[in-house]
Amino acid sequence: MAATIHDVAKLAGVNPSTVSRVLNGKASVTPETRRNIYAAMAQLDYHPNSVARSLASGLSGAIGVVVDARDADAFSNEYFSRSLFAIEQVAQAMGYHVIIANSASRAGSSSVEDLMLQRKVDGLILPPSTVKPALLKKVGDFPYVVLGQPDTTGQGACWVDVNNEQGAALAVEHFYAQGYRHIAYLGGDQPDGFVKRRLKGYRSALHAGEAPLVLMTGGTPEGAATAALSALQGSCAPDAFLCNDNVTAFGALKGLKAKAFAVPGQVGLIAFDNYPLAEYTDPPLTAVNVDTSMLGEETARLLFQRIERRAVNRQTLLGTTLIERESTRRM
Amino acid sequence: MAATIHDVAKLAGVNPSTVSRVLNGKASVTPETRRNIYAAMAQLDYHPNSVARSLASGLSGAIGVVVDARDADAFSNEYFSRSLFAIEQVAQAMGYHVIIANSASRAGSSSVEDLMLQRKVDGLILPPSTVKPALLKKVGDFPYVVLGQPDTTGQGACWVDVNNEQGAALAVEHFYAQGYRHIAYLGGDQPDGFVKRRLKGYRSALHAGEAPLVLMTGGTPEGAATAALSALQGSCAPDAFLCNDNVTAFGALKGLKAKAFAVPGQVGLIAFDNYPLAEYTDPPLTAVNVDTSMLGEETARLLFQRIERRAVNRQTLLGTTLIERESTRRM
DNA sequence: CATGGTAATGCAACCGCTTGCATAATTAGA
DNA sequence: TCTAATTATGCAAGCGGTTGCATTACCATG
Repeated sequence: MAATIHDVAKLAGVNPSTVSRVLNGKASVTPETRRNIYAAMAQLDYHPNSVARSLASGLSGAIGVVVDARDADAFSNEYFSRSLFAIEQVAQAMGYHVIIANSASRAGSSSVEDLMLQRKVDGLILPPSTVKPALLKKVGDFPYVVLGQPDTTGQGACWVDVNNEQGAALAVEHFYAQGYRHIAYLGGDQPDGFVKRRLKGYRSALHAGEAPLVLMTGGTPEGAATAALSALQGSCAPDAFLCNDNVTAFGALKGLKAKAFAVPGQVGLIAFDNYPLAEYTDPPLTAVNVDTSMLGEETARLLFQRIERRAVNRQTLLGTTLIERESTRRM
Repeated sequence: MAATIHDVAKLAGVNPSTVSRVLNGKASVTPETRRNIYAAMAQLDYHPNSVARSLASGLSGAIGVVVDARDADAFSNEYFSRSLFAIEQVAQAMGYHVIIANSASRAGSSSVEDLMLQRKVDGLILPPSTVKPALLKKVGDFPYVVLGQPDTTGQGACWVDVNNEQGAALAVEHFYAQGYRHIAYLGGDQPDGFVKRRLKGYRSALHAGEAPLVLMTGGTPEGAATAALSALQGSCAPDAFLCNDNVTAFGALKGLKAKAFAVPGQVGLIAFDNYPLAEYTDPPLTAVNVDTSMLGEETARLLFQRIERRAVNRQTLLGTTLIERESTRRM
């Protein structure tokens, strides 16, 4: 049987409460007593039971990370998992554990309730999709941070996101700087959430008089190829595509090459998100880089601030950078 | 304040232990009493406190997943995160939570000790890298499963892995079937762990008289290109490359195309692991597909079996499949 | 109708730790 | 040297459940 605080206390010749005090570093304890207690703990290979600790103190030493069930799909995976690693990193440094749960309902109650009310985590990281007024009310002033900007129904939430608008503008400006003139947005389907913001950035960065051209792809790379090619057929054909994601860019690139369009000569291509393989296409893809590690890190930091004093309520946008590669190197 | 079991008991006019019994579904309770209790729970929006439950019952209702700190790197990410999602899925279905921790030491003790001895998880999923005799001894008959085959120092461990040997053989056989004759293995660096097994499968599947050709790449795509090209220069040049991973394949493909080698005409290419983008290269990559979701699922299932009755000790190899695409379509 | 047996519920100790309050020990000030 | 103010430690009551044992209620049987 594992040693308990009582065993340690007995061996050290003190009261369990004293052991508890040295454990928590609160209150004052004689150096000698402290030494004895440490010795006893070492001798018994004592590990404080964090379950008991949680129950007694009301603090669980754990945070919950809710994952949008839909993010389990291939392309969101890496995006999310890098953030998750970063979150765990920060949590570990703070002495916290990370409990994950997908947002699908769980035995009747939602993951959020489950983590908050049953598992008693000290804070929550939520995906934007779950942030609805009803949820916000339920959460109340419980410490939470949304990883990603919620849509308008999530007003008042505390979140961290990447600046999609700025990222799109960055791409458009780069296109112009490289001499491209007619820039289309490829993959503007279901314009909610981050796509909406990217589109906004795209539109606002277009030169005056330039009409926005938003192409739907249906989310598949084949669709991207088709959409890009048919746009090129039309009058007023674009000479650059800002792609909503890597798959879109891959699909478009493949389609363009098949029809012998020169990239970057005739047509420029930029992908949102910088997937590891974007560097190895032919030509390598210029990409709007999102630092997902930092995204996770910032989110976790903010959460811990909120755990410490609930007052904090901040919305953070993280800047993106442009990784310039061959697919836009026209000069 | 959240309602406790006592509040429910009082409202339902029964003893807390009776409430506990309906909660756990053990022992018999009058339908009427049960109904009253459910009503009281609903009225009070009662959520059993799982911390208190854990303390009293000795069961935490959580499993720990230890992540190799090194797996945080870009390419392992997706591989791992799909497994993780699957694990969470299974755990959720079983009413368990998933706590993640990276394998870096944590406040003195290892993640394993931390999760097992402090956080009191009911079971552990470990990465092969942590499985050393010392660890095994510490874990003892505590329920755990290794996600991935440990090397020889981890004898006796209970694990689930993909059959790397079979996967490599599958690829070699496919090459032969497509008329390739001299098959090289590209990316056989640091031949430990899974690479070693892939190499073994590669060697054993080579036709008699065929000499194995294992090329080192240094892990970079540039290295892959260089290694592939220089092998092609030599006498007895290979006409097919089995690539250790997607990046290697991407690098090689790019190098080959740059030097005007026809793929699949002159040279065939197969990548281990089927990354989502492998489908969108030019030509699309034939790949050995590893079902990482199933890997996670099987691992979790096995863990729960071990949690229920410790006797189970099984080593599982999951078969791979070959996704045939253009990069080997010679006929 | 008494009796034995089972089903339903209550009682109270306990899981391992925290913490407010009481007490004992120490130090300082006059 | 005596008293007051600190400081170090002990005591015991929780935290919110679970569970073995005791008790009561109920039913069937002889």
